[in-house]
Amino acid sequence: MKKSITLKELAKLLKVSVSTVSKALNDSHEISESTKRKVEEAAKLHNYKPNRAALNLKSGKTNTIGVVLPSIKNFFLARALRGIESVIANTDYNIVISITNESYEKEVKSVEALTNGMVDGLIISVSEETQILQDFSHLHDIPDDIHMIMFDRVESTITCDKVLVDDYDAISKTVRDLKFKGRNKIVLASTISKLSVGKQRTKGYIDSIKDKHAPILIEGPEDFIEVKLNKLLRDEDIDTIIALDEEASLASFRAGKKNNLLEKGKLFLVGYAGKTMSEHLTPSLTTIDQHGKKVGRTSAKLLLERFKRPNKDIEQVIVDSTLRERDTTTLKKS
Amino acid sequence: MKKSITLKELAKLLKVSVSTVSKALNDSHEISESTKRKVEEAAKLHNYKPNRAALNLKSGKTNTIGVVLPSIKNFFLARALRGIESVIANTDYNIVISITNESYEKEVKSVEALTNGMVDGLIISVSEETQILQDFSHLHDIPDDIHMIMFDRVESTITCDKVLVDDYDAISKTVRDLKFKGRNKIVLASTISKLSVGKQRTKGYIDSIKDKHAPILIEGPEDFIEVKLNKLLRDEDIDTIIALDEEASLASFRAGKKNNLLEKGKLFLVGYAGKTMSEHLTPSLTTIDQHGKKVGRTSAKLLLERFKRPNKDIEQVIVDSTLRERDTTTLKKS
DNA sequence: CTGTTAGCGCTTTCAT
DNA sequence: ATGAAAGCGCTAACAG
Repeated sequence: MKKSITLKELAKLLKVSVSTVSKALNDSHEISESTKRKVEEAAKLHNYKPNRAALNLKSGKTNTIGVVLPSIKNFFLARALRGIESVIANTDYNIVISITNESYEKEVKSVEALTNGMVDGLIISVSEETQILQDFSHLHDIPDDIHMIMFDRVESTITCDKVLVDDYDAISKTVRDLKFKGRNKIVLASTISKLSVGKQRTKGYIDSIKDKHAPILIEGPEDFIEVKLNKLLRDEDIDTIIALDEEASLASFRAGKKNNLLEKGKLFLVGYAGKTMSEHLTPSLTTIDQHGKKVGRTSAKLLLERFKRPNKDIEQVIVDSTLRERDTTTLKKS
Repeated sequence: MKKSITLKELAKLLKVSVSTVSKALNDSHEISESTKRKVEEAAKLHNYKPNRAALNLKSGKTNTIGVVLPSIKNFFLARALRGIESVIANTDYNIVISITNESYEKEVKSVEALTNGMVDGLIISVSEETQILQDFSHLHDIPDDIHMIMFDRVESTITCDKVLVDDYDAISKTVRDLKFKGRNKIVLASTISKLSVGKQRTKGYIDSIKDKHAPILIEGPEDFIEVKLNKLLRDEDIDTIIALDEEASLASFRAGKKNNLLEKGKLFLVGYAGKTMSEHLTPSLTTIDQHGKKVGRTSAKLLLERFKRPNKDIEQVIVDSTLRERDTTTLKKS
């Protein structure tokens, strides 16, 4: 940990003016090669680092992009983050991340901290609490020279570029597929019924199941789902569960296992869950892959384009999901 | 997205001086209640937000803490992050996170971006590549008014507060315990042999196994471990695997399952892995819990203390691990 | 109680 | 080729 030095101090040491030093370090053509070298040497020697705050103040830019995520445990959001990073890495922007842990208050704090001059742009997926409270004033208040991209959990009253997942379609398609495979009684399990995405998925289920039987919704926290499902699997002839998030998927999985239904292929289970987890369950879990990385990449690209053309038309991109068939939707051969 | 306004503009609107506005907004005693109200109203109305860059430049502080993590997938690091957040949440500091994805280059970039006036302090766990290259100059170059805490993957040549996990002891204890349980041939699997923590754990294994048999080390990427282990389990009478990280744990798990050794309790497996994953494997995985959250909390506390007393003695805290016994170290009853 | 002014560290005209 | 000076937005002496 060396001592830092300012441009001014450097100038004094070299007995030249600050402007000379500044220009030399910025490789200006109006500085002689010899002084340039001298300045650069001294800068390195004294560990000169330009002061960010001064730079930002002067330029009105920060070259930093803020990413606000509700959670880090969430495999989809983690993938999306990777996607964002992968495209920003090729630019000279830096990324700072802020995790809200699904809290409205933390989200407000994060957004304010970031948008008060820490970042030039924001990529955000809002917290669960924010979607429940339906209070988006902190997002409306963002200075309009800070560009914002919303992804996955978006809000229609906010005008900005958005990246969505085909939640409604993914589930409708899944239900249709399951019906085609002869599944007769399909229940839905969800811990995210308060989220926009959860609602869309549930709607997809309801709309496409209703010609077969009345929708059976199990919504609540992970433990509740497990208990409820345990009972339901014992008492009724459920043959399929669709789980809308990882917690619901695991709760469903445990319930299915406990009742010895999954191994035999008597019970089908389609869930949302990370790849590693899905593949290591026994039997392995069939999932709906939301292509988190692509969602992240798309979001980052939209932001970069917006930087270049601040007045271009607002865009809304939808990324399709893919069904990954594994053992929980496979009939036992033996 | 409203238009932002500066203090100066606000002053002009209200026909008062900038200092009056500034003082009013900072609730100075030398401003009358009436003007205070007027100013606050106007500020709210015009969506005034103080410019962070100006504030930082003026005060020389940022009220922001940077957290640099090598990975976000890593359950231990994710827990540590939660720990950090939980203590910082009660302060008026903000957190910005930067993920290096185990890359030296990204780490250098992140550290520079953060320490050039974006943060007042840094909590860092270095990347794998950095530990391989053994190049820590970017950390030595940090201005000495920015305090740094290293955790888990630390570097001895850097003088700063550190939080470590009892890697050596945790494994020695585990080996001793396994020997006591009558385990005769214990192999070690690791994808992190390049990391300081991996080396410590391996050392713990070697030192405590050598009176029983020659150490058997399987080190390399996840796939390599799986292949190697598959062969080893077939050809030799291995009865126990200790896996030093989640990838090695899962590779070991797959190999054990493939050879039908885990269910019968013929093969014991102790690994490092997240709780959710461990509990959902069949059989469930016995793990060494590093108390990531506590590590994070401790790191954050050390940093806050260091802010208060910049010259206090350097501290090094070690957080003990705990063995979580599950089914992969349980003999089959039936 | 309110206003004037200097200055945080840097870049950038505009002189010289 | 180099330097002087203004100014980014804000705070805090210091004056009035």
